[in-house]
Amino acid sequence: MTARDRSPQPRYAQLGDTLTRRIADGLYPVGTFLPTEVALCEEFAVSRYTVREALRRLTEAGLLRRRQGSGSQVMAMHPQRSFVHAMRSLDGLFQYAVDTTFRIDRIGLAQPDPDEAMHLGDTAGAEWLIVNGLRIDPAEGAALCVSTVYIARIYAAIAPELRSRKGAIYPLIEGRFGVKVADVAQSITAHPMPPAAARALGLSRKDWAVRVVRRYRDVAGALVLASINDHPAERFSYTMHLRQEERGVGF
Amino acid sequence: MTARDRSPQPRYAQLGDTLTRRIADGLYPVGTFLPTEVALCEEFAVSRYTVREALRRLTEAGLLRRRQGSGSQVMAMHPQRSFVHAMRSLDGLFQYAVDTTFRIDRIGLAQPDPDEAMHLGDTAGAEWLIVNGLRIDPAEGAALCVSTVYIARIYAAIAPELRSRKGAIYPLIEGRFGVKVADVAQSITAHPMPPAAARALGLSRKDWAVRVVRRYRDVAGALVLASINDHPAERFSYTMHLRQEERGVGF
DNA sequence: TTACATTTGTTCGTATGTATG
DNA sequence: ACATACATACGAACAAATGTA
Repeated sequence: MTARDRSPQPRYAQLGDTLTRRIADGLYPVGTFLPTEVALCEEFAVSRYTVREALRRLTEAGLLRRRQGSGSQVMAMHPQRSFVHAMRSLDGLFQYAVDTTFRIDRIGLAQPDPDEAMHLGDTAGAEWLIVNGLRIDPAEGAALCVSTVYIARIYAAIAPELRSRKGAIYPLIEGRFGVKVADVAQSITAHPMPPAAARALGLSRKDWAVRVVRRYRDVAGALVLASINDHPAERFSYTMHLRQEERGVGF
Repeated sequence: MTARDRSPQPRYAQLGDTLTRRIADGLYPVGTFLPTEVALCEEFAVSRYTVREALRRLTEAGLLRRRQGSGSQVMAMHPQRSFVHAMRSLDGLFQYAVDTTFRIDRIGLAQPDPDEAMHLGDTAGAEWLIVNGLRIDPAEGAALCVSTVYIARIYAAIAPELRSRKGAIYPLIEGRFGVKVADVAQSITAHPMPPAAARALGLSRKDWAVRVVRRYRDVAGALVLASINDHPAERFSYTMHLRQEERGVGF
């Protein structure tokens, strides 16, 4: 742009707007290919740099998939608004774990019973390092929840390091074995407090529990660790924050 | 790149690697500024295009903040691992809302009582459009939860469109008034089922409720809508999926 | 306040590499 | 093998924001 126009927007932004509108208007339907870079250069009388910068925006917005030798394929009519629950680390998941300790009651290799096995997925027949205990708030000395953790057999050597471990368990495994947790599924349900948990927490059997189950998987999708946590319902609170991703064709 | 080198990596990727390593090694500490683009061009004997492409990667990885006229400031030593709970839209939040309808029992402008006002934050003294009703699964005809929705006064004109509205309410407001929800906070707690809710859901007062409170804010941070949803505990289930963001300096 | 040097942002032109069909 | 289309890379110039004299 040689300063000939007084528009506040860069040319690639204007061009990006135009192409976004065309896609939204159905001029370039989903699945079809945009004109080639050179063709767009000619149509809009801009350089290839400008065209590429515009197309880059659309690509980042998820509207296009560009492949060398093939072309720019339209993937969506509108930049899908995507809300994300961002956390600096997984510590945000357990909003308690950072400052709490895990007091182990039972630990050992075992096969989970069928009821628990449900949570562990396909490899359920195998043995797991099963750790049972209480998550404690060291400041108050109060028990926060009853936890059962299932650690995949290959990481069972981590057992000695778990005693009175502060914070979450998965970073320990990551550090020791070099795996990376790439994916976590968390589900929250509510149940009457199981008798054993009620005893451990000093509650009556009439109380309810909020159960949080988490499954940690590595890049390959293998289950590294799973945990079942029963919280006294009256003390349970889980807050999450979602903000709209600053993507979109934000010209 | 004039095909002189047989390396599989583009030059900007190699340069990006180098700079990333330097930042990680503390050569460019957090808060300081990287050498200027021209300086990097000279040091690495590459064009400004290559330097800018490399710096773009680092910027996207969150390592740099670049400002015109100022420079490239180091923001972090490492591309922070960031787990995100991604959802194509906010529909993922209420995992039910898409196919359910909202049956309104009471609707009208009012001041929330102090107990409710707590959820609405600073502007609590004002009047809100308060909508009370049941979220219904049309397939089964069953009531899923008791909902109270607080809509900011300026959007109260939306009231007539809410009757037997299918799906979530916030898109309606967005479409009608042109606001965009940019931020949602959700909190999950558990309580004994409030008597009114128990009646509406046909449950006994001994049952528990899982309460989901959501606050929707626009870009300016103003509260657009808040909702309090009481679910029968035994039917409540909330699953979320977090995957590690595929950012980082992914060369 | 103005003026100015610095630094990143935008844009062009050109050439060659490389994956696709 | 070959044309096509995107990817990488260089050089040059001016615009616009920033910080400072």
